[in-house]
Amino acid sequence: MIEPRWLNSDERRAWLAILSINTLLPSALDSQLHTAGKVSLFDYNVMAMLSEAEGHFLPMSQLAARTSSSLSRLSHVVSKLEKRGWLERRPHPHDARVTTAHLSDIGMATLVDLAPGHVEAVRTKFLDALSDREVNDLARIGEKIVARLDDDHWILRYTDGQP
Amino acid sequence: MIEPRWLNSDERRAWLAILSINTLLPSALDSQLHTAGKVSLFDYNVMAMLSEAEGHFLPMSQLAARTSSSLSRLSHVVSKLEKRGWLERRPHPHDARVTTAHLSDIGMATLVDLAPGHVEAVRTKFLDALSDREVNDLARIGEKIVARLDDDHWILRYTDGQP
DNA sequence: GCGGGTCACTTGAACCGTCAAGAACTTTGT
DNA sequence: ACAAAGTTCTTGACGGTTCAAGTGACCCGC
Repeated sequence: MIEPRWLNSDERRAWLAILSINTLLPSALDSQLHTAGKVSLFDYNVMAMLSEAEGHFLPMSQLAARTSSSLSRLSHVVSKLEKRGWLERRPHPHDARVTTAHLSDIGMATLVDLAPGHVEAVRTKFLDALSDREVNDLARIGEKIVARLDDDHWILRYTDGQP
Repeated sequence: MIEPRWLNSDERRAWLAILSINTLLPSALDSQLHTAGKVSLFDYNVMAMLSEAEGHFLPMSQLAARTSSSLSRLSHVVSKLEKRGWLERRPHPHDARVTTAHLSDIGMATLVDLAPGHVEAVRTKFLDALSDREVNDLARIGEKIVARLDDDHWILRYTDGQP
């Protein structure tokens, strides 16, 4: 009894590559961030997204969208980062249902401290493998896949503009 | 104080897309597999890799390589799948250090049962977003990234051949 | 043949993510 | 003006992943 070969050669290659990247890349970047400061890739991303927002704050649900995470996961992580003094929760003035997460000055300083090493790792583990042309192809193809997974993902609204 | 924009536009797009795919894709496929049978994407992959091996078995370390996982992670999962009767551990006849994982008939039957739905999900969530040309580009680019992350990854030894 | 080094794997604890449930508030329909 | 439904977020329990340490087994030089 044999497993039917349901994907053709290119499809299989693409799928297996994505699968490997998926486990190898986060683990490589996580370990860089974890030795540099005690942060995970996700922690870093949460803070990075806040640092790029006007006023360094965002409602939880928007932050969840920008980190592609569930509200539940985000809530746990925000609690953790809040305990370290890097973030602060505040109620929204006009809608009492929403909580906004604010990046503190200490949080910002930590991020600025971590950023160069992290970007360096993103380059050496990922971008340096590719030519400019390939980076562009990957961006285009990647965004098509994201669109398929989440029709109105925030990334897709900024393909030409300024976050 | 502003976060320096250390990545150019295409680099940033590619990076954010990979990051999103990374969290969105596994979760979409996990949930399909979890409702179809009670398996995770990783569980499925472990069994799929065994099903494609000669004799439906592999040493733990080879299986770890083919699923891009740590030995520790694999060991825990194999224990779980063993309890369900889908896998079996056996000692290697010539080297007492190595343990081989064998896919049982029941495990194979489960896999065959799950396969069509899973492949369908891989197509609808991922491959259907792309043209043949793009699938080929992605396979090529993806393998370059994998090579950067793990020099002698098993995938890279089979780009034209038969597993 | 035996001691040090390496290899293949396992285990338990700590940590992280997911899920289901629920609390607090706002909006909608009548 | 009120109830029903929807939104936003939090929580605790559960299961999965990682990390550090440990257990045998093989290999190499002497």
